[in-house]
Amino acid sequence: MKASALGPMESLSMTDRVENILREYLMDNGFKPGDSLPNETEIAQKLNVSRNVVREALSRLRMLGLIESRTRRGMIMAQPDLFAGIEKVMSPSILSHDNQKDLFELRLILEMGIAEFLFARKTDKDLEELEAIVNKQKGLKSLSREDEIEFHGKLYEMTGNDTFRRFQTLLFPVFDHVFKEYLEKGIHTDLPNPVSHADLFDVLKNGTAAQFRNAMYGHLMPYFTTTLQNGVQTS
Amino acid sequence: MKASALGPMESLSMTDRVENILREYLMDNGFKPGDSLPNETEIAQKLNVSRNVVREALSRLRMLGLIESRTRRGMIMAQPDLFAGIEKVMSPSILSHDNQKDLFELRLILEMGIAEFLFARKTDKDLEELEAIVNKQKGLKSLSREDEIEFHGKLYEMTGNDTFRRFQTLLFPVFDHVFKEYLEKGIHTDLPNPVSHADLFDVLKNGTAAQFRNAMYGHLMPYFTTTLQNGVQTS
DNA sequence: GATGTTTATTTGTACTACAAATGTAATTAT
DNA sequence: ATAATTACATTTGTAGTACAAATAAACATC
Repeated sequence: MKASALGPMESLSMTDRVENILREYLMDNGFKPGDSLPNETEIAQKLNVSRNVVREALSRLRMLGLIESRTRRGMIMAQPDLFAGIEKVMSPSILSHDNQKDLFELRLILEMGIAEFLFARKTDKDLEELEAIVNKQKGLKSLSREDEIEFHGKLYEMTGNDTFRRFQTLLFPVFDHVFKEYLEKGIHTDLPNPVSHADLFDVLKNGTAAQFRNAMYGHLMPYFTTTLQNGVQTS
Repeated sequence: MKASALGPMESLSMTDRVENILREYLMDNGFKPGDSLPNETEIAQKLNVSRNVVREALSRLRMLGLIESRTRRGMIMAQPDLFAGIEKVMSPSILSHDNQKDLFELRLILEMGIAEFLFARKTDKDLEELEAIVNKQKGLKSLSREDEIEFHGKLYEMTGNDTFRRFQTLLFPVFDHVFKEYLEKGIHTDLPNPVSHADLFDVLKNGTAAQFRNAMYGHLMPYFTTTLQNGVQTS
């Protein structure tokens, strides 16, 4: 209907365009957390759209954590949560099968890549805590999902990279689901882990980063063979 | 004002709650791409809120790619785009400094972790194409940002994991920005890469995955020393 | 000067209205 | 009777109005 200064029509809705305009506006003008935005009616008038459209766009930005609003004080720029969007779709029931398989592998890639940071940042306190976890698991004949999370979660923590840790944690439910699916399909070669948590701990304590990389590959071997048996997806 | 069956008030807005309800509804009822949703007025009546609130919540789901709407046909479930949300905040100008530093390291972690998949999935055609890239860069005394992207981008592609590839590509602008910042602060130890692209290619062609992991560490060494000099962030 | 009260502003929610798109049904022509 | 056309009904997209809630600031009172 009205195009005004909103750019080409294409197939974007007004809300889509206003969302883009607002994001660019915030980025190009160097808005920082705490800075206050113009109020809704002002934005609507400036862009020549209804307040409805503006609010739908703002609702999206609010979901991403880009803005916050308090009554009377108006809206302010906020520190966006990097994973606010992705965590809402990170579920086996809604992701495509290809996505799930890719995320399964992504977790393996991440686990294989943390060696340098572990060795650069490990502390005696970390090692003690990890040893406690390992000892607790020593008697068990098979490790539960929680045991796995506890050990590997401690490793994520030891990387000193909280974003990495959160991302890994997000990945885990999908990883778990895909692996169960593989098991049901009988793809899994039912080998016990050639490298145990205790072995990994030992290398982390006394070995080198390069040795740890190799040990981690051994530990994840069953997962690698499982996913690599399945071939490359046809994306 | 009205709480109805929407759960506790807390500090969530109506829109927040309706968004959660709708996502849970879609997930719990096993909605698959193509399945049609109830129309907006019906949802509004059922939840006892205005169509406005429903539309603000739906607007969010539409942004995530969870739903699509066509006039007359109503709304249908869609295949959500895993990165739709994250790519809108993946920018140096709006991410926190801690997030940026973490993402810088995350890229290093990912690069370090791809060896197994490269060796499991590399093809002769891939190697030829990678060799062409390497040869093109052989004469240059210093590699541009585009050169780096071309070589490493080809590696991402060779992993056969498109989700990984997209994620890496998203990360690159932040990585680049953080590294430039390090350079300005004089943190960088200005060593030439001890392991070149040509070296990496050679190991990928003739060596083993374990050798490649070590070579990649050598190649990324300047970045590792840079970020590790900077200490652990205090998140 | 401290404290209570009013007022103005801005977001949050609700409601109505209508245009655009389009599948379905009805109607007309051959 | 079948095909083409027309009219209708449904649903999203956008606009506009209205008002409640919250609260910061201005004002009034003691």
